[in-house]
This record gives sequence, structure tokens and C-alpha cells, in this order.
Amino acid sequence: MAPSFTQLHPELAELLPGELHAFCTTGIHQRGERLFATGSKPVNMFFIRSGEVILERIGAHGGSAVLQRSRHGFVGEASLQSARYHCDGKVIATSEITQIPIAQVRTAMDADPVFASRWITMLNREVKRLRLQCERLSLCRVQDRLMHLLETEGKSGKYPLGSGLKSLASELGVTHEALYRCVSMMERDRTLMRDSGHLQLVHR
Amino acid sequence: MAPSFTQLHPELAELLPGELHAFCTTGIHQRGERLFATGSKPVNMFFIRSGEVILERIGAHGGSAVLQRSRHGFVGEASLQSARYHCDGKVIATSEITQIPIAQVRTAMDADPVFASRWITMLNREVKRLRLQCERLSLCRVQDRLMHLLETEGKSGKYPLGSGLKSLASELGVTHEALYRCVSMMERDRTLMRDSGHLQLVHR
DNA sequence: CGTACTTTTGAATCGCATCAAATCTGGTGG
DNA sequence: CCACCAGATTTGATGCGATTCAAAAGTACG
Repeated sequence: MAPSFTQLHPELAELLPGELHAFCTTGIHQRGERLFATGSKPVNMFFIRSGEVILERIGAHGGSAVLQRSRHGFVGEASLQSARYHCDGKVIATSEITQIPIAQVRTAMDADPVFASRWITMLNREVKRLRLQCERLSLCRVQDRLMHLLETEGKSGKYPLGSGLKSLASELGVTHEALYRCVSMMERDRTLMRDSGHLQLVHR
Repeated sequence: MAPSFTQLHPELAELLPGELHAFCTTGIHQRGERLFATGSKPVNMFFIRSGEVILERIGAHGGSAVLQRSRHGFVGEASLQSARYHCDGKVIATSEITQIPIAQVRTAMDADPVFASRWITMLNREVKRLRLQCERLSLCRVQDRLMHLLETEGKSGKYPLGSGLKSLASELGVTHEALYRCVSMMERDRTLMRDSGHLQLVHR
């Protein structure tokens, strides 16, 4: 990871007050890298410009669950006021990621009400997205979950795949075999189209 | 619903700055009442002192999904900056609920950085709870979901039931039959104890 | 060209949804 | 007080769909 002084992503630049920009460092992270580990003390928060990162929790029985899969936006933003991380942050595709020191963010937020308000807006969005994800996971069949995803997260049914269907499967909480079968069945039904890196829902 | 001027719940009184207290009204709501409906404009947010409320989304195909089941704390807090509700708020057990006008909250938050900071703390907690719920719903078997709930939400494995197992079932995203069977099986296994209104996980 | 990973297909099994029906419960009105 | 009703609880039978295990083929990358 080589920190550089690239221009901040517009979305991030707009959210963060100017005096924080200098504290941000942007770098390339490779697949397999861990941004943070369960139990460690949060120092930075992360903003994904491109690539793919998952939040993963390792259960007592060894099994792992993906809490979130993110290809753009904040990761670990809830660590703002946490003493410890409650999950792992893992890079699963080469990613361009901006690090922002938490302490500075906290200071700036206490001083700048407008910044705090924007931050609350972002958290509200996140809460809604998570509620939708819960709704999705409460669906029984794989096809229902996939269609729910395409309808709620996609743009008019079009949804960009990150690093393949396998990672999507874990986000949907199903095995990759089940998702592969579901996709190919929907393609045969002409309910779904798959072109390079995209899923497109076909309304009929 | 008869608004009264009861003392605010301590948790709420601590969160809200003093000048907002006067705008809060607390009342009793009966089962079946709707606090708000999908598509309507948010005017109040709600704090549950006791009882039980669910956030429910009605799907296009008519099926319903419970986004959240709450017996204490805020409901509809993400509506702070929303133009419309994206789900229904339904009372499913006689509840004591405090209403707080959103406009006043917004005003107070812009003026009071400490209040904004406390609000962010609350939202961060909510985000974490939702991530745990997603993790839970990504588990395959009913028993795994139930144990996950008892381990993460309960106090040393003890978890209070609200209005029965049926409502718990919908929170876990399974049919009530499956949950009933799972509970009675775990009781036979001596993995779980059920006394009046409580589930207690037995570690062995 | 070999290695690691994804994608794909197959077969067997298991757990849950579904449909059905009986019992139990608390609360309401006669 | 009792009959009655709505909803919760419980048990049973059946079928579907996903998991699981296995294996082969495709693909990216050093």
C-alpha cells in the first residue's frame, strides 16, 4: 500500500470539511489484505473508491458470515465511537481506498455542526440500506432474494457485479452453487440477462 | 391515544436536550394501531417505553416482511431527514409511546453539537444491531438463528419474549411452526429453558 | 505451464415452508 | 358466570428448494 496524495473522491470531499482533507491518504490495496481485525482498536475509517471490501464476522463455531459487502463508500464508519472493531474488514479485490484518521474526524465533528449533520444523513442512509438487506435475507427462496436485490439496489434492474457471482452469493446469504443455478435458470426463463459484469432484470 | 405529561423515560431524557422535553407527548397505543404508513410524510418520531412495535414493508407481491421488531427505544429515527416513510410502523401489543416532533429535533440538532454527537452514537448502535441482524438472517438453520439471537441480544443467554414466539418467528425470518418445533426440540435437548416470557440458553 | 480461484453441473440429503387441523388462551358480551 | 371468539400454540404430513459433497471445466496471473 503506497499512500499518495490523489484528489479525494468528490463524494468524500463534499462530506468532509476542508481541514480534514489533508489527513486523508489514498492507496491501492490488494486482495487478501485486512484493513482491520476484530478486537483491534479503531484508528482509521475507510472509504472505498473502487474495488471490493467485505465486513466479516468469524463465529464461535468457526463459520464465517459476511455482514456487508461494499464496492463504494464507507467501511467501518460505525467505529467512530467504538473502542473495538466487532468484525474483520477484508479486501477481496484490488481496491483504491482512502484512510481517514478517526480522532481527527471526531474533533472536526464536535466543532462543525454542518459536518455532523451531513454525517447523520449518511448514517440514516446506511440504516435504511441495512433494513433493506434484512428484508432481503428474510426471503426464503434464492430467486426472491436476487430479485429483491436487483429491484432495490440496482438502477432500473441493472446491477453491477463486483468480483463475480461467488461474492454476491455470500452477500445474499446463500451458497454459490444455489446462486449459479438460480441465475442460469432465470436466464433460460428470459427473466434475467447477464453481460460482462452486470445483471439486468428483464420485466415482462 | 390520550397524550399526557408523564415524566420522560430516563434514556430519552438524557438523549434529548432540555428544550425538547416540552414537545414530547406520551400516550398508550393499542394493538393494531399504525404509528405511520409507507409513503406518508414523517412528522413525529417515536420512542417506545414499553409494549411492542414492528416496522413492516409490504412487498409488490403482497407478502409482508418485518424489518424490525422493537420493544424499547426509537422507531422511525431514520426518518429524521426523509421526505417519506419507507415502511409501516405497527403496534402489535399495547404500548406506551412517546412522540417527538421531527422538526423540533432537527432544529435543536443544528444548534446543539453535543446533542448531534449523542444522536450519532445512537445511530452507530443501530447500525451495529442491524449488521448483527443481517448476520443472523444469513444463517441457514432455525436453531442457529435462535442461538445467535440469544447470544448477541440476550443477557448471558437470557432473552425476554415480547408478545410470544409468533412475533419472534417473524423477526427471525422463519415460520412460527418452525420456531415452535425448534424451541420444543431444544427444550427436550436441555439446551434451552422457557419460563414465563423468557428464553434462557443453557450452556453445557 | 502451473497454480489458485471461479464457474458449472450432478446427485443425495436435510430442513423448512406449506397446508391442515386440533388445542389452548385471554378477553368480550350476553 | 358461561358461551364465544380471535389469536396463539402445538402437532402432523408432504413437497420443494437449498445445502452439502463431489468433480470437472474454465480463467486469470505470475
